[in-house]
Amino acid sequence: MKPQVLVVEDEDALATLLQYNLEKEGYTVAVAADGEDALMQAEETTPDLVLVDWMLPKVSGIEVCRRLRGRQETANVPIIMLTARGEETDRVRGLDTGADDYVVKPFSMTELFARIRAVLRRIRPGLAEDVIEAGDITMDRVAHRVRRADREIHLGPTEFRLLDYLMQHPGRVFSREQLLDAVWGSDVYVEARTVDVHVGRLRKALNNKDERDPIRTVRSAGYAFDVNA
Amino acid sequence: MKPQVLVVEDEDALATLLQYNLEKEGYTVAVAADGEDALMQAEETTPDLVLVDWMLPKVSGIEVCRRLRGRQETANVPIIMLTARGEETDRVRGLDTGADDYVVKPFSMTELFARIRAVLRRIRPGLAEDVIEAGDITMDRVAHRVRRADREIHLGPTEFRLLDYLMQHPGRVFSREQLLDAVWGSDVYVEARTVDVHVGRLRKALNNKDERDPIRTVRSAGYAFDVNA
DNA sequence: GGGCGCTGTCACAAAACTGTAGCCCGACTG
DNA sequence: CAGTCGGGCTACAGTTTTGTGACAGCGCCC
Repeated sequence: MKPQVLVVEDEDALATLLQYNLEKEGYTVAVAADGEDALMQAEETTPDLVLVDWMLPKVSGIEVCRRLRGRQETANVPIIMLTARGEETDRVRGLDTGADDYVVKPFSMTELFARIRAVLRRIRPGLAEDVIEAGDITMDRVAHRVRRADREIHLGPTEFRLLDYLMQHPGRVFSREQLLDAVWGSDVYVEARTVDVHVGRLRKALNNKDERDPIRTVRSAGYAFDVNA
Repeated sequence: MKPQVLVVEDEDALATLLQYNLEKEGYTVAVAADGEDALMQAEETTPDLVLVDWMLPKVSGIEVCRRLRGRQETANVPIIMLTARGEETDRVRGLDTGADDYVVKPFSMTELFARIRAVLRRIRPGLAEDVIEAGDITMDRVAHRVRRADREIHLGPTEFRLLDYLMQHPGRVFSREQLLDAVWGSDVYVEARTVDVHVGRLRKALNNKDERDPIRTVRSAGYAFDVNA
């Protein structure tokens, strides 16, 4: 699945620009205008990466960092700081607080993208990794192929992304809404039950008879991908 | 060992693009933003090949050439010039000064790679790969021939480069845009669907009936060349 | 000038995929 | 145990994406 990026930026123009470019680059993007908002959204969506502006109204970027680190679910999410020139001296403090990298404004998109890729690769090999394996299921995102026990599994685009996302966070339960946001995109309106249908299709494609179903239904909560047998 | 390439280019976007593609192609890449930098790096690493932009701030590409030639360690390193259209008249001057070849912008990546291989082959035989094989398909880039199962396959220039690029990265899926960038050139404007047409033509030329189609369509993603049977 | 090979676009047909509704059934509630 | 609720499944009509034949333009060689 596309990595999910949370952009925390109060300046509207920059936020829009970032969102636009990140999405073009293939990331799923959520934007928060201030620290409060950021923490809320981070808790909901558990992004794969957070971009935080150093200067924010109310809660500062550093503080956002610290708090993200303090929470169970977001403790390991990589963070990249956006700092203006002249704030460089604070760099150490920023990295100390838990940012994984920082970019000095003004920066080019390609530069930013390079940092992002580098950080993702470093912190979450799974995201920059081309191949994810779980049990007898292998998913190759570069080749765009899925196989189970040496047989090729054909999936439609949506099923592919769905499986990708689930495998990316094994064991974790996602509500239908969360899956819609992550897999379909945060701004499309689709019926929640549609997720069921796709999960069904995914299951049918994935499971030969007498094979264990790796997708677990959690009643009145959602679905999860379970690794083990 | 991977050949080491030194890219001397002040324009950030192009430098990044070159680095990215060269590395993907299997070269080790160093980038220098200006002539001074280039000379320093060249001395340190003694690259196998240098790509120099004609237009550079401070020290011009030609000057870099001359100086590289003037030094003991780098006197025999092959050099390829990147020139913009209109600077062609300077060609002779460029070659005189010691460049081994030149490429006119805009160029496609496959074109550039072909030049690089040609120069490396000439100057340092053994560093360039000339023939790619995959299953019963053989592509000879020097002779510019493709054969499948002992029969000669005739391809137009574009189909040839397309197949070349795909075979170069077997299994990997490329979007139509990526293919346009790599095969057509990074700044030509061509309809994305044109790729489909050429893939179609390539398929028709490549596949006798009852032969497996090595080109896989990945719906809503692009195309890939699959090695295996 | 007239073929000829190659290209890029279009338009249309075919194929693949999608979202929704509806029905059924087992699980849970009281 | 009857009544709900949530989820699995199927059918289907609507969309999106891809395959392809036709065509006009271009550069080249004879």
